[in-house]
Amino acid sequence: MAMNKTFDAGQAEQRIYEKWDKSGAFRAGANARDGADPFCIMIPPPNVTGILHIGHAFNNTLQDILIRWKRMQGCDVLWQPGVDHAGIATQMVVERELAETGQPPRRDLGREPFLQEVWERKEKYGGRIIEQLKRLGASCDWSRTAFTMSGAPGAPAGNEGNFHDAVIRVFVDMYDKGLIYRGKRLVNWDPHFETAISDLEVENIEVPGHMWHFKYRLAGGETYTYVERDADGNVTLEEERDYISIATTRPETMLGDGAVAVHPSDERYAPIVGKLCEIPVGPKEHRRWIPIITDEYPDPAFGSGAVKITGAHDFNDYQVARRNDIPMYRLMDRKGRMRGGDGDWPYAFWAALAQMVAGGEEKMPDSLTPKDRESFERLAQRIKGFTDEDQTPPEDEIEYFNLVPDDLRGLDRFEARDRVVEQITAEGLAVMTTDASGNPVPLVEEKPIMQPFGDRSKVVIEPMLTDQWFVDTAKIVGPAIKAVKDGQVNILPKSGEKVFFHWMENIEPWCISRQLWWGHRIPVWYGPTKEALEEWPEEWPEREVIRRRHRHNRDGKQFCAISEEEALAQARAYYGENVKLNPDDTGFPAIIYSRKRVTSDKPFVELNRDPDVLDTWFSSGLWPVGTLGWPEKTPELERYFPTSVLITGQDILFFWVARMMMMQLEAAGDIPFRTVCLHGLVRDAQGRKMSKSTGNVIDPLEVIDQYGADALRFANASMASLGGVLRLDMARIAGYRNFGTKLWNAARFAEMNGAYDGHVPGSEPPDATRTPNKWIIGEAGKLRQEVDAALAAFRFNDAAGALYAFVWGRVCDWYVEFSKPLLNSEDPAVVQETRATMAWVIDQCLILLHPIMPFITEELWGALAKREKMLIHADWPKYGAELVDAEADREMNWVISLIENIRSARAQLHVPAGLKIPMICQSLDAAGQQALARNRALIFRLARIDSLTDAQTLPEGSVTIPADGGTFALPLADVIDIQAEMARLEKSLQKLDQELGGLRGRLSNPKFVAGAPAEVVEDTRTNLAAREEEEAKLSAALDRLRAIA
RNA sequence: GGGUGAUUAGCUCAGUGGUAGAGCGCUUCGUUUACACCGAAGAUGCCGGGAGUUCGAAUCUCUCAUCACCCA
Repeated sequence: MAMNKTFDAGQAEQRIYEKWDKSGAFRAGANARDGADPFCIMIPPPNVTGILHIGHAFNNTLQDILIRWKRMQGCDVLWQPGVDHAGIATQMVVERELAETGQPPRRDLGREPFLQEVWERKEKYGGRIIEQLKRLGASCDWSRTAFTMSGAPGAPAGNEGNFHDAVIRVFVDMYDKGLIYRGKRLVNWDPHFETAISDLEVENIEVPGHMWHFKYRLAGGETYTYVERDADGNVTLEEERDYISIATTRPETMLGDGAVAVHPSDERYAPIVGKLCEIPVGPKEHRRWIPIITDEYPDPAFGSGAVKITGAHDFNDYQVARRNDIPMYRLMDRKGRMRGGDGDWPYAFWAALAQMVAGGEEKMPDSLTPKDRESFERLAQRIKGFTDEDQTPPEDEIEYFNLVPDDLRGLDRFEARDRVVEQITAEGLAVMTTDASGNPVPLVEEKPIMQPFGDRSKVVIEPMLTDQWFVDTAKIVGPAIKAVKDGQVNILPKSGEKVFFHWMENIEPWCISRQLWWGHRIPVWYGPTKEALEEWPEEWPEREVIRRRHRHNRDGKQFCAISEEEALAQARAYYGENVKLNPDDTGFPAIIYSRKRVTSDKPFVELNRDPDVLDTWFSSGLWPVGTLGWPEKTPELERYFPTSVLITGQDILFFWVARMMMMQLEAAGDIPFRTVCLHGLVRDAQGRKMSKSTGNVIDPLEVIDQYGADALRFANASMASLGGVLRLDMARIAGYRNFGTKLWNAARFAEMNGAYDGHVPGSEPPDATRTPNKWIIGEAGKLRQEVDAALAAFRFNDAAGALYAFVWGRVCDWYVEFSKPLLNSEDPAVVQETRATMAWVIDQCLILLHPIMPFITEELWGALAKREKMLIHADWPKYGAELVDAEADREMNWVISLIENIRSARAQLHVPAGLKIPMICQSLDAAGQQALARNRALIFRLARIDSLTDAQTLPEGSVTIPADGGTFALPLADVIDIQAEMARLEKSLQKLDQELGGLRGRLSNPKFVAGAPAEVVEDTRTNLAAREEEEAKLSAALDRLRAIA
């Protein structure tokens, strides 16, 4: 058989992959030995709408390496593939497609039909990323491909799995245990998609911004002496002020300020702490006053040192507001516009009530209509109920305060910002400075600010106080922390544990609701409480309905159940028989309030299901257990859970890994996996994040087209040292493609030399008598140990490194060369032995390399010999150091070093590379004699020597070649420049001198001899002796040359 | 502001206390019956700065600097 000079990856990969797949090689348990241990990896599910990017390629390469390795070892292997439903991303894609194809938008289409569209798209394109993983060579059990939305209502045929059951069941279970609740907290709000999103979906980007400085005047025209001092306490500024200066990057949020905070140690403001100041925006007659408080949060050195506190629109302020019981006023609507005026009371109405909350007197605005005055009285009574007790009214009470001035209502938040700045400046309440020509201008600093952007929507994320569902994570972190502390779950690299603990111990409630349609709909139905039902009149003014809507959390009754029937049953138990589901339950608008309806016969209560869906991460949190069929007790669950290893990016340690641990321990009562292997983000060669806008995205499929999947995989393995940033360089990938070719050609050489004629594949190495054969067999023994040790420790780079060094550095560079004279031997036994060894060694290369480079190795495996099994199921060897023949090892190293010394001398002295030269042996010990005799042919060949004679005295101008146990010389006086040889020797001696200095220095230090381990001292002595011997030889040689020069 | 990590050859990175390595790149030479996606030889390092522990530090400790990421 004639082999090509290179492996044609493009031609072979698909063919080989199909052969594996069709033969069932990837199936769970394929190639498992009797009584084998299970080994299971759950794929970190990629986004169903996604395409393969370089990070997936990296992550899945590592998984596939482990899986193939374990499968060859005969373990009962399951690599469970699947995708997640990616709520926001998928919904976005489908909405965009609706728009592009001229169909009605989502809300016009309606929930059910829209979801049908999503499912259709999933059926059409959802398999794309799976197909791409196949190009990489991923050996998942595709027959088990899972989906986080399988089994959901409306799922088409082929999506019957029960993942949906698992998700809903866990929700209900956790709800019943009080671990899930509905509440009002600050969340990341995406005004484009009109939903809460997770921190992971927020990108903080530094953008040019402005810092405005405004004057908040003290109430009642009070003044104080403002004093600034330098570091030594000298007064640098002293003036009488009637205001406190506040810096802000978001002036539009001033309308929702609840307080001004200063640091308790800040003496500048000490005189005014506890006093009230005025928010400098809004109609003059209805300006609000807010208190000046102290808190640790403000940084006295930053800006003016005073911070406005807008609890409903800033995460820091939220914490301050909660600590200090400061009211939080939401200013915006779902679209990020200033709250509108649709039927709402005017600003004056709310401002007066807010003033009461802040501790002011009740003061009804004159402008109110008689009907509004009535409402005002009623609300004022409620507020007074709290303020009389010195309390801030609860969030539910003030949620509906609309503190947006009438002229700003409905404006986009950025437009509102401009107007607010204009209005304040016009009123002279901006802090002023002077421009270049000395004219007074408002102080506006231009500075970069970190701004949160939605990673999909690209709009500025608004922190917003909204009603959402939360997991009370603090209550379920315990077992997860314990599992890691006890070593039940091992996180690699170790530094990941620190991060894990830090996060788990400071965990915040997890917002799990999303205002989307695509996802697991929250299994909660609402009705009014019985008390609210009694209060609920048949006719309410629309404004009151709006207001009551916001009291939903207090006045609503929740029925959480795994099905509608269950929910109805619960509701009937609560209300009596007259309960129905609302037939027009479209889930829009988001907050619903169930109403008692009066019909001609009898009244009944209608239940509305919560329109929101669960965060995709909530379902992903159940991935390992859910994909194995839980909550049913399936055989797979029995066999493979807890799973063995999770390989994933360190960036989702919190979002996914920690949550899987919490949720699985909570729901299934066990850890989801035993080892977590975290890796860094893949960057480009310069270390930049890959992004479309930078244009530095490396498409793994293009890489595969260009260099083959094996090269990409080997590059991935080589980069995979634990921790750190991963920079992917195309030059490196090309290098590993070359490595594959190198292997290919070594195999080709073996084949051409008949190594595989009549080859009987087997794991036992042939009985070898020739030193090079013995030596390479021993080297293979060491390699197998190194590779196994590296993979067992998840040190993929070490495994790749060891394989590279062996295949290229040992087999190709030396063994193939050593074998040439043996293969040409006149002794048929030598030829036979060498062929067998060669075939065995190449086979070992293929086997040990297969997990990293599956395609080229499988191709060679099949091409070289007839085998019982494909390489993917070949037996992983168990041999090790027992294959090493110490004598052969020593001898070959002597030979290699002699050849290298001769080559080096030749090259430095510019002896023509093709010229064959004679060599003289001046002295040589017995071991050397033996080594020389046995390897004479290959030394001659590789060092280009044509004769060897013994001689005590050397011809003038000979080149000295020191060797262990002897000295050789090359009589090259005619060929070389004596001066050049002297220079070479001097250089070598200089290097030696440095080494000798170090060695002697250490040995002459009595503390070293006394303190260092005996072994180290002994090694140092041996080394010194060898170096000294070499030095003597070189010096003698140099002396001889000096004599004739 | 808090946390974590990094800083080693021109580049990308290994290196868990014994005197520093790989790949790529670079220079010179070379078609010797596997391979030019090759071979041979070679150059290149105060292991970020400073201090300490130790017989001995790239490695452990402290400190400073710079960078990156996460959290706020």
